[in-house]
Formats: sequence, structure tokens, C-alpha cells
Amino acid sequence: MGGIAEVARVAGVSKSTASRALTGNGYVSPATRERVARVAEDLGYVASSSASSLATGRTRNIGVVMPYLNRWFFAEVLEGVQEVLLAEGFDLTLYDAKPGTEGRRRVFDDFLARKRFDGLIAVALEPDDHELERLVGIGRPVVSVVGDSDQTSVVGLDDVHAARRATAHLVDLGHERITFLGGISDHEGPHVDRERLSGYTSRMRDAGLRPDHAPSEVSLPGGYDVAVDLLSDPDRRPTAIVAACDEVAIGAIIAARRLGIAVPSALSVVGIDNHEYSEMFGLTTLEQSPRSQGAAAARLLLDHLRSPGTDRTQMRLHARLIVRGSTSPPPGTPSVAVGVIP
Amino acid sequence: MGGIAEVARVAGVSKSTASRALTGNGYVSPATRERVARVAEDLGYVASSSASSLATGRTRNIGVVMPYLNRWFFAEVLEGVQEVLLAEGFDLTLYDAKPGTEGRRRVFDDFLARKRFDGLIAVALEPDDHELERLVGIGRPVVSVVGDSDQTSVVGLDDVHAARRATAHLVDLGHERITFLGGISDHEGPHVDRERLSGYTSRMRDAGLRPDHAPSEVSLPGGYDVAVDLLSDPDRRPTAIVAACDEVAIGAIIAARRLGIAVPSALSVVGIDNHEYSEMFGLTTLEQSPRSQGAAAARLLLDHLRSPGTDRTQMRLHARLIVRGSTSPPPGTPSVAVGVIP
DNA sequence: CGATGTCTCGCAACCGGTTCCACTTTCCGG
DNA sequence: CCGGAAAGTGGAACCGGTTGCGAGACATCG
Repeated sequence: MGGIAEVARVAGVSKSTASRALTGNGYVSPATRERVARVAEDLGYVASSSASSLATGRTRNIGVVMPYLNRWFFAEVLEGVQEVLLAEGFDLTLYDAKPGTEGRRRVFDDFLARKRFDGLIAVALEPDDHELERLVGIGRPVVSVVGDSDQTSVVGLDDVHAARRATAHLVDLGHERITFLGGISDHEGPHVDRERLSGYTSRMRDAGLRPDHAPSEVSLPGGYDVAVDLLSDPDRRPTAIVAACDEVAIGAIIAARRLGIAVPSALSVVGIDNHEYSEMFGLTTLEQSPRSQGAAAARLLLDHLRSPGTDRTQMRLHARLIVRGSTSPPPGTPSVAVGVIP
Repeated sequence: MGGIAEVARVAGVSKSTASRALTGNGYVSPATRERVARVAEDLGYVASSSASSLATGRTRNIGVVMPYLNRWFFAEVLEGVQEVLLAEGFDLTLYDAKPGTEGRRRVFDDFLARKRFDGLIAVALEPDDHELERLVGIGRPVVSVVGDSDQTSVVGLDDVHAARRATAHLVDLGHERITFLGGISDHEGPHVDRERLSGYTSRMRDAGLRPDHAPSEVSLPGGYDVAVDLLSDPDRRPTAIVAACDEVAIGAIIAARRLGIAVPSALSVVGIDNHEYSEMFGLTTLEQSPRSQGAAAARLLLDHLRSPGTDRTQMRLHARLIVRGSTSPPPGTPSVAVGVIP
């Protein structure tokens, strides 16, 4: 009961015609189409997605794989993806793949293999070789958000550029002692962090300045902790900080406040992200919009689905500088240098 | 190619036996089961979930409907749910239902009707009558996280109790001017906020104190803004604040710092949540663990699936008080009252 | 020793759509 | 006015699993 067969019977047509009328594939006269549609509506008919998937091989479902859900960036990306998929009538199945967990292994080895989706979006996954092979081997289009795979399409920020731009902003203001906060090294850790560190380093070199890196966990408390150490050390204390991301930057601002170091007059801080809290802290930052990145990734993936065989695409976005109150020329700069007094 | 038929052929058994061997339903001799399993393994066979769903009527997929993804509470719940489902081999399909959007309407009217799931978890949905009817009318078990529906099972914090407990903590310390920060009123706004406000109010009345409510958006910036107003007004400025949640509380602490009001000596602040940032801010708070709530909801739902006809369950959790540095006796209290000096 | 019960397994009928193919009717250009 | 293409429809074979039923094998029990 309730199947398309009943709709067909009530409308006085065959199953095949009913199917064509409802899906819009093949020839159906406007009159019959109308009649079938009305009957379906009256009966409250909703096609069984399993049956339809089985017959067509398409699921109208997109899988999203991400290592974290509870971080600002990831949640925003997810909302961007969701928004586009919702509008297009696609479902979204979420796979949580925290690095180094048994769950992650199962996601790659069991869950993804079921292919309950037409395509995948991988957010900052940093897959190892085995995982990447699994991902691509499924035979469904994959779009990465953040990352550097040449095996999938990629949407993401140009992190080197963003960090260079952040650093340049401080250099232009006259700073010479600028420390990069967060991340491990330019060899280890997540790709994003390495890129940002390397953008910072290269821009410092360009300016003839000595780079200084204070490693920390990339989070608000992480930034706070390392900033406390850094700022308490009179020998090492810089006049400006480039943070690996806004959360680290905010941690640093909170640390500075607690230590009685005035921002920006005694310490300038610039972040990367434009996190939701950045405005409240008056943080100067480089804006990346994770939401638009998610939306872009979803649209790209849907394009791949509609026209298979399309080449892989790389979208590298340039971040926009947003100047707020956390940056100023270094202490001791004659105010004329600021350009305030002509 | 690749279907169960091929597995059966290679293993030299019938489709039905192969199916029974792989699913574990019905009688199969250990020897054949073993052989079929090996062949399936060798061939890399993975059952088609559409076919299997079509035949059994079960999807091994759970739908999660929530109004926000990018807020701490929701992201945590989601991780808790995900964790349990992953372990049980269930997929998780996410439906974003922001209040008042066209997308929300479509989720209820189109997406949920497709029934691509065996059960639903509704997180802080606050459904109107039409939506609730849709939700329940689908004919699949529903578990709500946060809320007060008697039509579904519910997992959630006892918010009245938590707010009473928070208020009691301040009253016990000797505070008399205690303001509740956040939310709209006890008639409007989300259920949670109303419950917390009412818990606060009732505990104030019990202590013979006059309740004072400063409404604000329930978010960090919201708390910051209203706290700036409240604390700048010498006539109204309280000695302690109960915040609708930790984010509001943290906003208030940041506002106090900016205004030069010392926490806790001049102002005590207590929150509800134990948000990830609370420890960093030394916030005294009532702990609710959204992650465990999500996990509990998922387990409850799976129980409902395994034994249909089970009665609806209501799980109300009591929050635990975590005392950190943001609360102390009000200014002017003789230190003996604190109990430090015997 | 026959009856009853428990395993073991194959056949075939589902589940509920989609789509190929064949057939009829209509349309249109030459 | 005729022939071929396009429009409209129904029948039946899929898609890839699951499961009821029946048949045969073997053990158990009275």
C-alpha cells in the first residue's frame, strides 16, 4: 500500500507512466502528468528512497567527513554545505573521523565502503596514503575543503598568502620583533598550520627580519598558555604577534590583558579567520569565510555529479584584511609615522 | 557484478544461503558460513544498502534534526550521538532546521517525509504544533534532547534545578543583589532559558530576595553587551550574576574586566554548562555534559528500535556544581564568614 | 523402528521504484 | 497523401538484496 503502484491504479495509468509523470523523465502528456501529480498529492505519496536508489544507482545524499564537529571552522563549513544541499534536495550524512581513533578507521574501512552517497566532501581530513586511497577508490567524486590533494578537487584558503598578508600588515606598521604563535613546525602538524607558518616566515625574510616561532596547540587555551610564557620573558617578548588562527590570537589577547600588557599600544596582535568572537575582541584579522567555502565545495561537488568526467578543480581563495583595534605601530613610534598627523 | 549473487556463485551456494551466512539470520552450517565469509572478503563484497533497506524496511541510519550546528552545545551533542552510532554501525543524517527559515519548512515537509532513517533525534527543536505532528506522524521513534514534549522520549538537563542550584550557591555565599543575565522572559523564548530563569526566580523568592532579570541574547557577545549596561549603572549594579549559560557568563566577565570591576572580589559570576572555555576563565558553573546527553539519546533511540513498543522515557539529569574562581562572598563580608579564618 | 524435531539449504517471490522496448497515435515536411 | 519522426503509453525486466516455504539430512526420543 502507498506505493507508486497504487498511485498508478487510482490515476488509471501504468506504473511506468506514473513514474515518468512524477520524475519528469520521458514523455508524458501534460494532462496525465497533472492527474498523476494530483493523485500522488492526495494520497500523500512519497517515493521510497531505497527503491529509487536501487533502481537508479543514485542516492541524492552527500557524505561529509570531518575530524571535528565542535570547532568553529568545521561547524561553519558544515552549515555552508548543509545550506546548499538543502536547497538542492540532497541529504547530508556526517562521518566523524577524529585522527588516531578506532572510529576513524571504521569510517574509512566500513562506512565509506557502503557508498550511501553520490559524492563526498572531506574537510581538513589530512588523510594518510591508505585513507586517501580509500577515499578516491570509492569511485565517487570527492571535494576537499582545506588540504592539498591533487587527487581530489579542493576548495580552500590560500594560507601562505593570508599569513604573508598578516605579517606584511605588521611590517608596514613598523614592527620588527614579530613572533608567530601556534602550530608545531613547518614539517609537522596539520597542513594549514604549516602553510601559515611558512607564509609568515617567508614574509619576514623578505623584510630582512628574523622569524620567531612560539609553538602551541592551535586553540584558545593553547594560545593563552604560550602567550603567557612568551610575554613574561623580557628577552624574547615581541612587539607584535601573528597568530596561527583567531582563537590563538584571542588567547594571546586575554593573556596580555591579564599580564597588564596593553593591546595594541604595547603589543599588536593579528589573527587569521575572522572568528565569530573576533569582533568582540577588536581583533585585526584576515577573513576566511568557512561558510562560503562549505557552500562552494557543495556546489562544486554537485557540478561534478551533474557532469561526470569534469576535471578536478582547485579553488584557492584570498583572505581579506580586516583592520580592527588590536594592531598599531610599535611603542615609541613617532605619531607622524602613523599618518594621523599630516 | 559484485553483487551477493556473485559471492554465492563463487562460494557454490545459493543467494539465500549467502545472504543468511552474511547477515547471520537463519540456519547456516559453520563451514559454509566461513566459506561464504571468506569469498565475500576476497571479492571485496559490500552489501548494497539501498537493496537491503528496500528488502528489510530498515535503513541503519539515524536522522538528527537541530536548529544550529555552530554552537558549542549542539556540536557537543552531535559528537556524543555520532560516537554511539559509529560504534553501532549506524549512519547519521543531519537536518538543519533554523527557526523561521524556508529550509526548516522543507526539512519538516519534504526531507523527513522520505523516511530515510529508522529513528530521529531532535535537539532543542522547540517544534510548533504542525512540526511536532510531522515529527511524530512519521511513525518512527523520536528522542528529544532538551525540551518538554510528552509525545517523544526526552533526554535533558533539569534546568530549573540547575538554576536554583547556581542561585543557591550565591545566596549561601551571602549575596543579596543577584541579577539573572540572558533570555527574554519566562513566557517567551526557548524553553531552556525560561526554565533557568524560573529556577533562579523561585530560589530568589525562597531566600526572600528580589529577583532582577537583565534580558539579552543568549550568546557571548549578548552577555557582554548587557553586562556593560548593567554594570555601568551604579543604581542597579548587583554583587553577583547568574548567567543563562556559560557563554553569557564569560561575556559578563570580559565586560567586567574591561570596566575595571574585579571578579570575584567586586562581582561574582556563575554560569550553567561547563563550556569548553569556562576553565580558562575560572568560571564557577553547573556542569551539563551535552556529549553524554547526545550519547544517552542515541542509546535510548537504539533501544527503542530493538524493542519496539517500549514506553517513552524521560531522562532528567542533575547538573553538578563546579566551583572555580569567579565566585566569592560579596564585597564587605568579614573574612571570618568565608570560613578561611577559623 | 517410526515419528518428531532441528539443521541446512535452494527456489522463488517479494521490497518499490526505473527504464528499455514495443506499440499506437499524432504531427509534419515533402 | 504518404512516410518518417516525435509523442504518449503499457508490459516486463531489471536494480540487489531478504525471507517464507518446502525438501532433504540427520539426530533424538518413545
